[in-house]
Amino acid sequence: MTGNTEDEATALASTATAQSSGSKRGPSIADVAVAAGVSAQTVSRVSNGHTNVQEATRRKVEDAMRLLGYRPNRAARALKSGRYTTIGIIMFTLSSVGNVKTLDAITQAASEAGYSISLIPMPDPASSKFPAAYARLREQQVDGLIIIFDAHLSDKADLTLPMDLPTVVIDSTPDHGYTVVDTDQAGGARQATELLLGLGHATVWHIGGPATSFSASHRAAAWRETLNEAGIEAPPILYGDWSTDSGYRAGMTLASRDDVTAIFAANDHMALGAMRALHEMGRKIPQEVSIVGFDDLDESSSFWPPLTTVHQSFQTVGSLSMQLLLEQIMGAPAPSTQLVPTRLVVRESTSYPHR
Amino acid sequence: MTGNTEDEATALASTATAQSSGSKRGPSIADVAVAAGVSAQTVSRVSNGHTNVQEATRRKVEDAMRLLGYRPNRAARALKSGRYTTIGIIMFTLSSVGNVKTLDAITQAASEAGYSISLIPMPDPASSKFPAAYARLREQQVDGLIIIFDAHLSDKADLTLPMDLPTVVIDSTPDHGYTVVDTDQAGGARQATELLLGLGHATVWHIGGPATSFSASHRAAAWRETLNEAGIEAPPILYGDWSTDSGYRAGMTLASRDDVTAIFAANDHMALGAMRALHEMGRKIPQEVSIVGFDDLDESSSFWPPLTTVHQSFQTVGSLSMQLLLEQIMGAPAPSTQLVPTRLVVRESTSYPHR
DNA sequence: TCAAATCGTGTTTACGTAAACATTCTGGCT
DNA sequence: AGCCAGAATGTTTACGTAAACACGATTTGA
Repeated sequence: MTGNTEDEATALASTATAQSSGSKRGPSIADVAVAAGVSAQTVSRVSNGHTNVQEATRRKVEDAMRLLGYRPNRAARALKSGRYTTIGIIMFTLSSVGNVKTLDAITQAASEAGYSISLIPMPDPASSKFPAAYARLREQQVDGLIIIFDAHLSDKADLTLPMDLPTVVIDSTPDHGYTVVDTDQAGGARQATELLLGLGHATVWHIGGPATSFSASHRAAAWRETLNEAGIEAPPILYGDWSTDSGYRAGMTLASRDDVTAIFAANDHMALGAMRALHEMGRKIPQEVSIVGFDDLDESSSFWPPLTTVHQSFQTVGSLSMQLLLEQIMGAPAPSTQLVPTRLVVRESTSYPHR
Repeated sequence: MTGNTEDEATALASTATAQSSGSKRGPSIADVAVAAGVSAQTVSRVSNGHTNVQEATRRKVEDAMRLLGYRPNRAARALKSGRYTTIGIIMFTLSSVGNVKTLDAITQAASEAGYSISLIPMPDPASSKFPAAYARLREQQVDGLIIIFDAHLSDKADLTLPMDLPTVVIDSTPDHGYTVVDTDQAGGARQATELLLGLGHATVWHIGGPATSFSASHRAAAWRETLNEAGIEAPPILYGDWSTDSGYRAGMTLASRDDVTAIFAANDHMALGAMRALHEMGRKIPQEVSIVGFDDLDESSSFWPPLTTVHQSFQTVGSLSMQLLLEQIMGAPAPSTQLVPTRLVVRESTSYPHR
């Protein structure tokens, strides 16, 4: 019985091979059907894990598939069913470390769910290339979309996506109409500010991100609010653009003032730049000035001194986004904004104010 | 005439819309054909930019396409033609900054060439998940493959890809059989070493990457060779694992030796760790010890002091890889290894030896 | 002037799959 | 025994596109 089946399959496999050698394509569902001695539809049922197939038949088909090295043709499947088992990811640039980690988590999650990832690069919306990129997106065939906005990007308000496609946006912008996933910017800023106040500092200065960034303004607002709740009037914000250089410039300003003993920078890069300025001006960290960042970069623990910072879990943001998107694809209603909590990581750039 | 055409198209467009509203699919080539009053094949020709279509006909078809908002169905196109206009990218993790920049450049280049990117995450080859990931890769339908090996990865020799698919590998591993694109590791290490020797240092110590990394061993070999050519016997290598922590440990060892005045670290992260060690041990940079890194991270210019380093152009590596891959897809023979030159960036962590 | 070549366009077909419908077979019920 | 429900499997069809071939109209060349 077993021997019979094998012989039959082998004989037919060689036929299939001969046929495919011309067209340079792999075996099709029909080849498997012939090899297994069943109809194509039955092979399809086995391939898609339908239950109404007898065990013996299933076995025969699976053997034939293995023998021929059959792989379902995703294009044909997509054409017929209208489902692509692919999700598109729009990114504006991979320059931000956080976005990359998020992307990594999304990719892993998608892979585990059997989806593949189509990466759609999008130039700055202000760019002349934008219409072309947008057109390409429209013909990209995906079941859902995750948009990772770049915190560095300013005028993203221009970008409207009137699509009837399950979509999750990773960003701090409110009122999208889409499901939004974001780090709890406000909570993180509050943790940082409370730490410094708790150490006994009279006030906390803030090096903020650009005014056009929603995440930056969320962090700044929470910092201000925390100070106010402690009965402290917030000092003026020094605005940077997320870069170490801008942090350096802000740091030079702050370093020249004796009354500055505590700084909360809106990201680790600016904190790094500020620390450089403090070093150059001979201000000791943390003895004279304490500083806290935001992000918890891999290298932040090796800054000099190791940086106290707010850890945000890009991993969680990514996997949560995928989960919400898949639920939408399955037909669930789109949930509203979901915040991912932060965690304060205390290192050596902070202490109580010496003298 | 114009009016006539428009009326006709409009009338037919509504028909098409009504039809498509049921199936929830966009307009097809047939809808456009009817709207334009031509055959489907002619629409296909216009859609693919064939030349043998009369200007007036082309115009009519284009108008109809615009009116109906027609987008070609990639799945159908792929099914029919066997070409997917998609290239797969295998990455082992997005943890390395350089790999991410490379990915960004590849994505841009692919987009410009009209290809889309399918990101295929691959767990560590040693992982139990590897066979499943590999199977998924096989049914992933792509025209070509770019494999970005992680320099952090050790036993990648295990990974054999016996595929009859145009492939470019980005890595320092020799003898792949595939086209290889890589930064000129040896040239960069030579530049770094020569800089330090040229400044008058008696010798140069090396903090190397893990012995299992080909790029690390290329850098180390070129460093040793450069010293030898200058008649200097190379001091023992201190091996790290690319991390700042490992750089810190190596730095502690080096900082305790008075005869160490020049260090070449195999990457910027380890250089950063070493600088921290030097700071902690009270060794002044660059007055007592000069240090050079490799990579030129964005933040390296803001280290304290700003780090002299070897810049490698991930951008070039990425776009060159895409270019070579596209040529292969077009039928060109696979070229051999291509090296992308480095550039030395001199900042403030290096000087002549004081005293 | 007429056959041959060329050009623009239409018709037929196949790519691989899965839904819809059709058919056969099994077993349980009256 | 006769009949029907339901399970297993087969047959037909359509998804949207582009290659192959067919055909008529024009141009070319001797």
